[in-house]
Amino acid sequence: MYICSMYSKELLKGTLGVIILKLLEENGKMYGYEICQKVKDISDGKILIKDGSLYPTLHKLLKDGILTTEEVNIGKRVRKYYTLTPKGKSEKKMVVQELEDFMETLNKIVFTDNKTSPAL
Amino acid sequence: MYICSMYSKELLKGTLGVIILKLLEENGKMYGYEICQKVKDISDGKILIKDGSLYPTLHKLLKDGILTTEEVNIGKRVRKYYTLTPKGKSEKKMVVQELEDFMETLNKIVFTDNKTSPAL
DNA sequence: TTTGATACATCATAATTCTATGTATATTTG
DNA sequence: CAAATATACATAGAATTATGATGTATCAAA
Repeated sequence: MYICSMYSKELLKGTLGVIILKLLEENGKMYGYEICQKVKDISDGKILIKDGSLYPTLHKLLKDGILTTEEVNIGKRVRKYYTLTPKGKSEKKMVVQELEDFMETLNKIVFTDNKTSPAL
Repeated sequence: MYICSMYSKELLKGTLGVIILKLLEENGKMYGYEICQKVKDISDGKILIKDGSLYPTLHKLLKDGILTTEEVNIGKRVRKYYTLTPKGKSEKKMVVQELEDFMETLNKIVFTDNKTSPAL
């Protein structure tokens, strides 16, 4: 897992957690590697979450009571499935709403002509 | 200049530079304080750039040859106007395009139901 | 005259992601 | 069968970037 995201890594900041929560709510339970692949698929390879970013984030969400884990043995390997806790579900709603608001505002600033409008 | 942005500060990461470049291209020249006020106005007070964030960013863009300055005396005060260099203009196009792409992708991931689509 | 707005600056801190590195199993391909 | 690639997790240190705190100074209004 060594390839680089197409986007400046800084743009992803603050959105990684939202992405994880959204996918987990949608799919019920997922394991780390699966999340990376899913994001890669949906984004057509444009967003590539590094494992060095993903696992620390998952551990933090776990510590904060947003997620729970369940270990499943696959052959000799242990696979860790993550699920949203009830707290995680409301947290998901919050951060998705926040992101939506923010993107709307950003749209107004960056993708709109603000020169002509005399404000009000 | 002490109030806090409505949004998690992490969401702003990577976008502050884009915002500055967009506003400067649109308005020709602006000074720091003016940029803060403009962003506040356009965003209805939702994005409040702190001076501790703005000035270091402006200095960095200056150092990188993205901006030039022009000092104007207003009474006894010196006001620093910033303008895009030619390099800055192409940089602006690049980062705005990058942000647009990223937001489109993020939309696909976070605001779309990805459960049903069997992904071709 | 004193409060708040205007206007700039910088340092230390916090937050977050990335790079690099490590371990180990499973599968595919030459 | 051997080697390469994919699967799957983990963590420490580095880099980036916005913020908080602090400082200086002018100007207008109450």
